[in-house]
Amino acid sequence: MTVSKTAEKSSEKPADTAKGRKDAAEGSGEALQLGELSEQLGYVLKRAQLKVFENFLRCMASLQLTPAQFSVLLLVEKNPGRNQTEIASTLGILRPNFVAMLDNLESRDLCARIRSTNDRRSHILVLTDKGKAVLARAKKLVATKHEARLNDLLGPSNREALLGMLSKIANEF
Amino acid sequence: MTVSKTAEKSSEKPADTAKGRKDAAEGSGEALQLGELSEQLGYVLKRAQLKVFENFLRCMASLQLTPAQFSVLLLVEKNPGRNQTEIASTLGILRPNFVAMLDNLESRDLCARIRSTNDRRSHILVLTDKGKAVLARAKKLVATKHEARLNDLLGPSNREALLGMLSKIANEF
DNA sequence: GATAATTGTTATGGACCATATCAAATAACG
DNA sequence: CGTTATTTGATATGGTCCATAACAATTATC
Repeated sequence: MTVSKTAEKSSEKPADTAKGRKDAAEGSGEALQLGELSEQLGYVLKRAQLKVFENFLRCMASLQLTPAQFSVLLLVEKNPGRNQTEIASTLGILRPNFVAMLDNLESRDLCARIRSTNDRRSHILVLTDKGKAVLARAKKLVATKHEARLNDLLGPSNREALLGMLSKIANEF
Repeated sequence: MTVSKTAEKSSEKPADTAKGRKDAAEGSGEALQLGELSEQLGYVLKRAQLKVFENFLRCMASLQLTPAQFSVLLLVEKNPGRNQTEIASTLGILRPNFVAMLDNLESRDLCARIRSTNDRRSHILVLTDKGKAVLARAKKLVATKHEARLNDLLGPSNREALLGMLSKIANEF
């Protein structure tokens, strides 16, 4: 919880004048004690998630894809011919919020809305050729620069275990 | 990525008329294929984090504490006599955004700002008696209703492994 | 003692999330 | 058939969180 993304300047703190120290620390230059915080699931989960997203964005800087946009492209590629409601809801995106997101992807010619002939209310979603190409490049970047980092950090078997536990939490918590 | 928190109605979908099936699926009632998405670290991390926060809020409903507020109280208790900048920055909260947060906690008499005599610019943060009492109750709720759920789900050793890997990601990714 | 840096604060804008509402199209049903 | 209810994409809007600029008061630096 409560973790932002700004880089800290971390200039040298002034030395402690050691005047009226009352209980624990007033103006001590020492680092704060995290205490039980570092054992809180939510806290460490959130910090990890922010770091991972941050890294994802760096890896995708050349393609200008956010995690959310990448997940949409992946899902549309795997499920062509579905409409907005279906794609949005399986990603947990509310239909109203999905509109602007698709406007963006469509304006960049990455995907297209096609009026369905079966049900003229709905828009069928498809990747454009450019969208397929961009997604292919994105996958490579993610695999080599992003997910690979997990292997370097945890090792393959731990990586698998982590993903499994996170999925279990996401589905059964 | 891209996971909201709304409950889905999930009323029965109408049966497939099976008309002009072109490539994969137009209007099929089947569930969508997540595909590579379920192997994406960021995706599963985000989903897990949302579920955990959601559960946290339910457990703390009686105390009306968000994860962020809980983390502030924990940190102030562990580090009494620190000022706003120090508490905020170690939590990754930007100073401007920390003001309203403290206004809230202070208005509920959970913590107090005290003008430092050493440096009359800074506000020393302390928990009030009520703040200490509420935090104690919060800790119990979190331990028995929230963190205990992880043990039930993963087992103690897996829980420890998960926390360790997440911390590693948060610190070294 | 003049200048720079720090602290808490306000104002503000952006990104994301959630709800209500609408028109067009379709489904349900008498 | 025709009336009503439901669904789909869309708009408007508000809330929350995150980030930056700027300011007054205070302190540090030189």
